[in-house]
Amino acid sequence: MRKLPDISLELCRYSHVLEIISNKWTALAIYAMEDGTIRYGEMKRRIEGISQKMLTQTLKQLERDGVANRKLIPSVPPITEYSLTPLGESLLPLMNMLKLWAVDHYDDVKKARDEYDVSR
Amino acid sequence: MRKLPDISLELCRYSHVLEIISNKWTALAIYAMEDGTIRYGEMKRRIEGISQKMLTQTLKQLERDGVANRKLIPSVPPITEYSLTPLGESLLPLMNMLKLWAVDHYDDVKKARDEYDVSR
DNA sequence: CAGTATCCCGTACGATACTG
DNA sequence: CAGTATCGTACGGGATACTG
Repeated sequence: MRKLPDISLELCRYSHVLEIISNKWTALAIYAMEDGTIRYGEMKRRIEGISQKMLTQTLKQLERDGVANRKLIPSVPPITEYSLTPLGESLLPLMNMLKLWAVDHYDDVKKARDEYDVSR
Repeated sequence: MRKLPDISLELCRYSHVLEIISNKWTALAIYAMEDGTIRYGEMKRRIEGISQKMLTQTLKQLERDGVANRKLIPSVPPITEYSLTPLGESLLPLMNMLKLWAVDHYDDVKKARDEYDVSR
């Protein structure tokens, strides 16, 4: 009897997290909200290299995913404040592990890549 | 004095991990090697929906990053065995946290998305 | 200030065919 | 069995200009 595939994108649920946090700027946006409420403009200033389009797009996705809160204060000029939801805060330990792994092991990755690349 | 950007892709090191594991099939390939050595063909059978091209490409990247070992046994027909390196194994706790978070919170994400989508 | 609206490009991914 | 090689496409992301 033939063995059926037992690893699928659906069942093995890594991708469900990765589709949330693996976009280029998402982790940085979450990081910017870690200490509490922050305005759009201040995020833009704090996140090096991000464009308005990408910041807006990233925040929209986070809002849609229930990770970030958007609070528009109608004034002229307008004020928009972003913060993490409880769901968003539940991501923080995960993000910290990602960072720790990178700090501990990324040099090994770089070394492995260099060795691999010269050997071809 | 103007505050400089204090969050950058370089310094905040999330992306260093994500660039390794955030490809579509990478996590599943790592998962397939979790229990030890596995042949190319068996991985192909176990990972639902993966093509030869994507499996080969994924494994090559993992080998280059120092995450997977490739052992070619020259016979006819050839046998190729893949396994995790120590560096690869150091990723497993991380992957498990990803999975746990997904199991615990992905329903909330789905709900948030549904609500967001109907409200526009 | 906090966004939209366009245009454009590289590349991740997929389908298919071929090979030592 | 374990790969290459080639072609095609969708989409993430960037540059730039405009707006309530």
